[in-house]
Amino acid sequence: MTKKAEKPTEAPLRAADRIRASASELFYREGIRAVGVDEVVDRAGVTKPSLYRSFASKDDLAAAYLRDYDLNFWENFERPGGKAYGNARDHVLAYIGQLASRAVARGYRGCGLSNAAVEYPSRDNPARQVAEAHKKVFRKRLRELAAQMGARQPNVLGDALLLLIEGIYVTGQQSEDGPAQSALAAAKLLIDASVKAG
Amino acid sequence: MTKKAEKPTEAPLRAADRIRASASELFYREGIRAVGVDEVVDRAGVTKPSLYRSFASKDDLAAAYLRDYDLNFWENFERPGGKAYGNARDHVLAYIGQLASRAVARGYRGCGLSNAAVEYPSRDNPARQVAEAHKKVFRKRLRELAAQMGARQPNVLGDALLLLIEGIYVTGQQSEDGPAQSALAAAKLLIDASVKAG
DNA sequence: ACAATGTTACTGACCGGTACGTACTAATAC
DNA sequence: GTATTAGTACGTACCGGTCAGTAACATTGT
Repeated sequence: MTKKAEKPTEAPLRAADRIRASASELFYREGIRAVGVDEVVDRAGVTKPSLYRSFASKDDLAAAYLRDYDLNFWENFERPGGKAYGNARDHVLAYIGQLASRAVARGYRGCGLSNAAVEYPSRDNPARQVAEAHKKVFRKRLRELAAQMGARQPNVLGDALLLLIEGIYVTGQQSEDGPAQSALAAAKLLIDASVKAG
Repeated sequence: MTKKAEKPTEAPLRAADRIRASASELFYREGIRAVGVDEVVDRAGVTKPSLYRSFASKDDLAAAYLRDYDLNFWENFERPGGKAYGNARDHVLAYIGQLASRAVARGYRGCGLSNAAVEYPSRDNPARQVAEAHKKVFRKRLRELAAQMGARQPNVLGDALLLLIEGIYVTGQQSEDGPAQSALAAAKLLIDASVKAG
């Protein structure tokens, strides 16, 4: 038998995975429409047929990229800076804080999911569908956190935080030194005004 | 004589203008990269050489589209709903109010300038340059209005309003019935918290 | 053997862009 | 007044390149 254990997480790194990694980097940095499949496979060091053996189409690859992105997003959102938070207010502020500082740095490109929705307005595009589903969950999560903060109108505060965060995503890629630098202060203002009696 | 007067502002509507109009509609609705020049000229009822007599390239046409968009934007921003405002707070809230109600309607596509910056990450793209310049002015204007409101930190309030507004743009095109519906309440909260003593 | 991958070459559609011909108008010449 | 010329505004037909996607076959590792 000499069964070699069942392939631990070691090296070979299948073509499909290399393609996913390459696509993630290129699609995020340059946009999905701007990147051709040839560029994706070149950078992955594989060939085009390998792409189409694992993905039905470019749209399908784009959707896979966004699913990866979504997974990654939640890891970061639920533990901003690698740290867990018991307090909802601290939690959200920690996320916004680290997001804002990334957003004023050079080369920031915003949220891959939001960007995809801009690139693909048509509702039946697979990539957009992933993005829409993600945003729906994200909104729900923020409203939940707003409720935990004790907001008088948790849905309003949750939405307000979402608007703020999406604002950071989009303005962060328009210029360095943009309005994201005020985001943390704005979030505090918003939360405190929503929680206080009134 | 029977001189036919000297062609008042009447009909013919030059090819270049028809192209601008067609490009504006298509680029806004479907995105710039998604629309080919053939589609633009077809819808304009003209031919491709006419496009390239008036515009150096597709990028150049995209930049012209955004310059038109910018003009239009300021008309609407300075007189939201066709009405002039003496009071900065009322002014901004009126803009956000009408924006938010457009943003939750079907088919909303956000801000053409922000969308262009998403589509073209490269700083030397002519269309992106128009967008960046516009956003810089917009930010300045909002900080100015925040100062007129008597904010303790006008730059923070101006930036916060900008983040909120950009959030409306981008989330408005992700789903109908999105967080934009809470935008007006959020803006009031933000302004009041920034103006009150504290 | 067989499964995963690479190699090569190709398709048809579409892309941005252009060389060139043509209709119409206006000014000039006789 | 008519012919000639020049300029303008436009269309026809085409270019080379790139796009997403595929077919057929060879190579490799286990």
